[in-house]
Amino acid sequence: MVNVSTSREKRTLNWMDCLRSSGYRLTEARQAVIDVLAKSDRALNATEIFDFAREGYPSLGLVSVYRTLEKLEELNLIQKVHHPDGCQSYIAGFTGHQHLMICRVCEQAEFFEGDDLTPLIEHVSRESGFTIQEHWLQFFGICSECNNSATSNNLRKKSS
Amino acid sequence: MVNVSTSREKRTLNWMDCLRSSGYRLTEARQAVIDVLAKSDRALNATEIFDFAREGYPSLGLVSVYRTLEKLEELNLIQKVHHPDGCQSYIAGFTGHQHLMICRVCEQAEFFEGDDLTPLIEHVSRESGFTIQEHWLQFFGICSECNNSATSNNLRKKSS
DNA sequence: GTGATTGCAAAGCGTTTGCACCGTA
DNA sequence: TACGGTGCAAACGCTTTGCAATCAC
Repeated sequence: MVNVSTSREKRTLNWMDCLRSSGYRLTEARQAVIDVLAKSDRALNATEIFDFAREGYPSLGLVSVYRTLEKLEELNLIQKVHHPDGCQSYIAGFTGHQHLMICRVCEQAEFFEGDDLTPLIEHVSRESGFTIQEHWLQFFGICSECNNSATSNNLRKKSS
Repeated sequence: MVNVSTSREKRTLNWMDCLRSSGYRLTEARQAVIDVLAKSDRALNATEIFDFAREGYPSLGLVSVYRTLEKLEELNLIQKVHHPDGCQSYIAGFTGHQHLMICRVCEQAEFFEGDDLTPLIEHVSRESGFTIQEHWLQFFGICSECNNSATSNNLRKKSS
């Protein structure tokens, strides 16, 4: 089990390095976006990132958020999160193949290893003749913190 | 392994009954949409359904497609399919919890049972303290037909 | 200096809503 | 006949594109 908070502090700098070494320039707009995403343990959508980032860099444009997200995703630094209602958000990602578990109360996300999926994939592949190239697995539920909060009568449900 | 082509012929009539018994009226617009979806073994998006359905019922409006989809989904007759690029489509669904396997060449979809997922869910749940309420699993790959076509030099790749 | 990057405005796309008319029950 | 359903047009939200100004290198 890997928690997204791991080395969150260094992430901002790592991402900057990664952008620079890929030939991209380090601008204030990009820094503002990176700051927000690198520090969040929730998946955020473009507008949320825009709003948070503007607090520190008010002249930021929404377009720059989208363009920065594009590059971060291309460099595999962030990962798209799909929600059942279709809207998309973004979260800091790790290397390798990871699956997401999303809390419906606080929207915090945790990664988990899904290696146990291999037998299922092999089984299904053999039975169907399908060549399975990629899989997509997400869990939705309530994280331990929100479970505790609920039982200790201290609901933190977001009003979104 | 359950193939979507199973009893596809009867499906149109079943869906009509289901709509009627739920208090909805049977209109030409709804029939046109249902005909298309019930006969397709691909997941179709709203525009595709609109285009196909208009062939048989030219006065159909796109809005009616959306409104019919809403009702069919509410009655669990169809199921939303999420694509990696974020766009949504719809496919005839079965009762119970089923997972999708989508061919990237012909876009045909097959359902598979994902019961083997339970141990993984329990394992992850125990380790993380997460209460997992719902999961979402989709496979992407190449179906047996398209595999064969490719090897027999008879590619049927769609030009979408 | 120069070319990548920016923010604005506007266009684009898929979806939803308001509304008067229509057709099913 | 009544009211659920329709299609049109327009609004909507999110995302992308065109463009001149700007800024990192």
